[in-house]
Amino acid sequence: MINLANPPATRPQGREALQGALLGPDPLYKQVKHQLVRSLAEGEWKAGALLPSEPRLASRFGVGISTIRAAIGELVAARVLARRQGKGTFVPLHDDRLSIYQFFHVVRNDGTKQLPVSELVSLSRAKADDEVADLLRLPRGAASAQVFRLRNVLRVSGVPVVYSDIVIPATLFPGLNEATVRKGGTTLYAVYQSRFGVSIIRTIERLRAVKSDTAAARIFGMRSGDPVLEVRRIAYTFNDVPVEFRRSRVDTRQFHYFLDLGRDT
Amino acid sequence: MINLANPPATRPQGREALQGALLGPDPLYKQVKHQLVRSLAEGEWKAGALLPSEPRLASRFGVGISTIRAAIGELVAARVLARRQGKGTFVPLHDDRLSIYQFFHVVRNDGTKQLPVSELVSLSRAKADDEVADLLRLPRGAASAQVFRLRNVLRVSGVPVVYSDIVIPATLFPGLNEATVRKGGTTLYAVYQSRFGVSIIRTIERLRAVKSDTAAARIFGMRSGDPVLEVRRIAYTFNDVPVEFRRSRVDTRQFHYFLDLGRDT
DNA sequence: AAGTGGTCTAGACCACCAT
DNA sequence: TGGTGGTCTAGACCACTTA
Repeated sequence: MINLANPPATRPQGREALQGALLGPDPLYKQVKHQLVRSLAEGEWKAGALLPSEPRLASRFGVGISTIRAAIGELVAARVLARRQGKGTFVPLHDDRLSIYQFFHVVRNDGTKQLPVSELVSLSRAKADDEVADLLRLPRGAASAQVFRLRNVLRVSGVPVVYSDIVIPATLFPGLNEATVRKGGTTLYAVYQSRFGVSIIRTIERLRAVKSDTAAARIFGMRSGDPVLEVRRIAYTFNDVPVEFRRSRVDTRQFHYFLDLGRDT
Repeated sequence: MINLANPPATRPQGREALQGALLGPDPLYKQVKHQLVRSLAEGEWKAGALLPSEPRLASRFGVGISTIRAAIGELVAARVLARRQGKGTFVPLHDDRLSIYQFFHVVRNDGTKQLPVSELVSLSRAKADDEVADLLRLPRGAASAQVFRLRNVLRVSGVPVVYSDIVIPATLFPGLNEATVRKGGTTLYAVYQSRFGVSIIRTIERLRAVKSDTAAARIFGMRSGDPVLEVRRIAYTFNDVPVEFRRSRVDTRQFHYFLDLGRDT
């Protein structure tokens, strides 16, 4: 039998070079997916932008529309892209409620979700210490290991709930200052995205119960030594490039950290 | 134009009744997915069992193979099913490493993952209090609110790391005793599955930092009042039916709770 | 060699959105 | 009305597993 529907040697001409199209073992849709991520990382489609339609992308890559759909489908599942019927496929913004709750898991003890209000406490420039330099994949002690350091308090209904110490590479956020942070967006990640084109799409977190230090105790209005939840987070943009390290302390007396593992069904 | 490939009025005869096939707005593959979950919940395919092949399921439901693949694909994404090329589609077992780590997120501070050893401390029968009865959707104070209560210590390399208080409905686990728990499987969820046909596929967790009580302090070898991580979990089987509530305390001095949000890309 | 899931295609209609 | 993504199908070949 001959496959008339898919003659491997008779593919359209105008296709972009696909990594390992003839050599590697990766399926076509994975290669397409990788190319899409590369274009996103290079800023071909900025945050909020509309991608070309699926038929257009199909002819651009010289593949069938189902192949494009498989690639986009995985990116949508990973929240790297968003589809809206009748509109098109977008690079999602970090400004809407859904995106915010993707990385904000602190809810009231009764289960109520409420958006926090962020207050910048301080912003300074420094050189990353070795530990943080390693986490952010910056050269140890070099001049290019320059970072911004931010301190942050999140309040819900005026009550301070999260106190964070944030480190980001200076090279990725040129000209960052207090005004940029305060007026740049509803959340810090919205600022990264709208002002500097850096989209956070993945985080890794490590949680511990620790004794509060004096600074945290003062902010939260508790005794020094009382238990607080410590969250160490590394945040990544496309291609698993780390762009932020933060250490947060959460007052879990009236709030808690909420996790839903294995939604859908 | 006429759709020759998909004539809506000319579908095969032998199809199972699909919920709302002619009335509801749900797409076909969602209906198929729901039917598959229903069959799983009813025990048509037990844990570890092989499902019929995709062409067989397609003809059984009277749909195209791609529709079956869409339905199974979502269930695989939710870890309700597992596919293996050349073998078939399975109901996954809770015995392999991958499945265990799906619900066990405690890792050593250096990042090393190691399987814990479970020790049953006590098992008793009781009536659920109102709060737990509500969580497990049991009638408050009724005779059918009978539950088993288990206490558990998890050790890694002999070091006690997690101390849990577990409540499960007695009706779902008839004849449960200490020997069943000790010999039933590598983890408690493996026991639920292999001995009682109850597959845990989803959990909801709430995390807090709290002061250790005397019991936890004794087990962990710390001072009473030292911070420990408290995890309250509700575990669900198919169709979001809750089957377990547990409150765990984690000693996060040498270990921490690890989260990877938004894998893939 | 036979059977399974994995990939890929072409093409139809439907549902939604803007104009 | 025209364009978009959403659904659904039929059918081909590929890759893997088991015997």
